[in-house]
Amino acid sequence: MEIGKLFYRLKQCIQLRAPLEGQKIHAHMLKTGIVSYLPSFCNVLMDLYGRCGYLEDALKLFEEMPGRDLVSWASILTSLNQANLPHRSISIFSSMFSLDRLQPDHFVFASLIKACALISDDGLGRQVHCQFLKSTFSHDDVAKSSLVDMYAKHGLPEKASLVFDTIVSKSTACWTALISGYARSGKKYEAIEMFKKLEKKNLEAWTALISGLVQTGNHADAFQLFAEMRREGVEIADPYVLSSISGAAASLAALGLGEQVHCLILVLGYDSSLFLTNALVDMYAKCSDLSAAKKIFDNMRKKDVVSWTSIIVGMAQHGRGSEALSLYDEMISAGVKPNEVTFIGLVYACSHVGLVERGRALFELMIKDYGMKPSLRHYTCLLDLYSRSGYLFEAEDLLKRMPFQPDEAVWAALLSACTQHRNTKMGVRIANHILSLGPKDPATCILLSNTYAGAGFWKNVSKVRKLMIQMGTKREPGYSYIDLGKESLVFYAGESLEQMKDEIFDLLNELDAEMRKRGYVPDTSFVLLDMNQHEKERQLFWHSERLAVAYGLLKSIPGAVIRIVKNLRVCGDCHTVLKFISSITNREIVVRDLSRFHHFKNGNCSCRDFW
DNA sequence: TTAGGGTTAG
Repeated sequence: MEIGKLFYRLKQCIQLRAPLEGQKIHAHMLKTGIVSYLPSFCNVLMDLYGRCGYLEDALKLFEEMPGRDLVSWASILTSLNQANLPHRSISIFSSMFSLDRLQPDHFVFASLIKACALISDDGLGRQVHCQFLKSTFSHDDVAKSSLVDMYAKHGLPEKASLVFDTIVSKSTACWTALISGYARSGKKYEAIEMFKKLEKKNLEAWTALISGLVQTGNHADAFQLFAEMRREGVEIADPYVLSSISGAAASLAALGLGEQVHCLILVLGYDSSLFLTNALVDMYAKCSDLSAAKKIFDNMRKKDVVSWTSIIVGMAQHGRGSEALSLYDEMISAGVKPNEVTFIGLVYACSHVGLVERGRALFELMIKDYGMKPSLRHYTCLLDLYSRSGYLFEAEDLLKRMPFQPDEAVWAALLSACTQHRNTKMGVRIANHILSLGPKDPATCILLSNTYAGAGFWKNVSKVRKLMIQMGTKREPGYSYIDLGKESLVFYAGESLEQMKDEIFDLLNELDAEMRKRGYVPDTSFVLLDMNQHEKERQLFWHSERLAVAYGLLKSIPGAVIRIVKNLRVCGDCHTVLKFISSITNREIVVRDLSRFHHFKNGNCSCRDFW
């Protein structure tokens, strides 16, 4: 075959992402000896292998090919970056001069800077930036736009902005990198202002802003912008923005919104995208519709470690530990290798079913068989497992010997376990330690106060109370959000809807009377304020989750699950009350609080009264 | 022949 034709066919392979066809041409090249005199052929072939994820083929070709030039170097660096191996990019680059006596050009610089962007340490990036400025390519706008992206990814939007200002011809790509940098650093207003200035707003730019907002917890803003993007008629030509917006629905636990996103995904025909279906599994799990999550998961033709981990974590978070563990067995049978996140879900799952030995074994397996280094999260999960199951001394021992500095939350979890398992002596010892650290969280203070009160250490009770008064004003107001599909509402403690105030009050009163008949005694130790018993009970009566439940009972379809999201942790008394209400009304109530999901059904909770 | 921006699980 003549050279021109071969070249054309190779280019076609790149367009069609057909690496196997490329391999055939490669074989032909070797046989006819074209390789020995045409490095440009090798470069195109290497590009094809790199783009199709055939990294080993690309590397082999790179090592064997004669007459490597700057194009070869730029291509191999790009392939390594695409495979998310930036350290290898840097290491290969370091031999460029010694092997081929070449100095980087603007193409090589752009790839090298990209590799630096993928590495979290920015020292190397700064060095490359200096090299670039000293080179004869220091005016190249594309390489500069890589620098903007690098500083943005390293969380240094101001530095990115300085480079951005020197770019003569500002492409949408460099605008997008900058907007994304500001959005991801939590500089919402700056990001939005920049976005407004951008003339050609393409899908990538919208995606950068929206996903940046989602990543920094500005979910409502993200939805608003997404709606605006739809109104502007921007074509959703790829699924990136949809996975971000699905994540926003998940974080808000807004099932209604999540279902709308799902519909859109179906309409646009993206339901076979692995990334998106993974996002949907997570979204339904976080919106506490586990059966929908499982259905999507079961129907997935291809499942990767993220798909399996999403469903395992979902099951675990909802207290369905045994199912999570069975799914793990299925995952191993399917030949999918677990990663660090999978193990977090697994140990978490064990703590929900009280499988101490299994959890401990999985923790060991992760280290010994998979060679992973446990993170603070892993240790926290293992601690939780010990604590919940009453292995308090093991928990304390682990806390002391783990290679991380335990924070207030970790100590507080152990103290909570002491209370749960009625080990007053150890509880007081832990409480003293927390007190000596100077607690910052009001919830920890309540725990301390209750521990000291339980042990009769009144001096310390008043000490903690004083601390609480000092931090009293800083406390975030509690609210509960209820999503009834057609409408959603937010309730703050003590405030109910004006037009429904009487109805809600009457229903709560009615339920209160029935609960007391069944043995309910209000636990007023959760009330921080200094007032008499009756007043304290009234305080509890108006907690936001109760108002939301009452509203749900009045307005939802009979028998439907009531779903509530709370911004703080559910208080102990409300937890008891919700159990009673689930039994009296024969309704399933799902509450997602700051730390976990609670499924209240027939008078029980999936968290087994430990949270 | 080669380079730059936006997605999922804790």
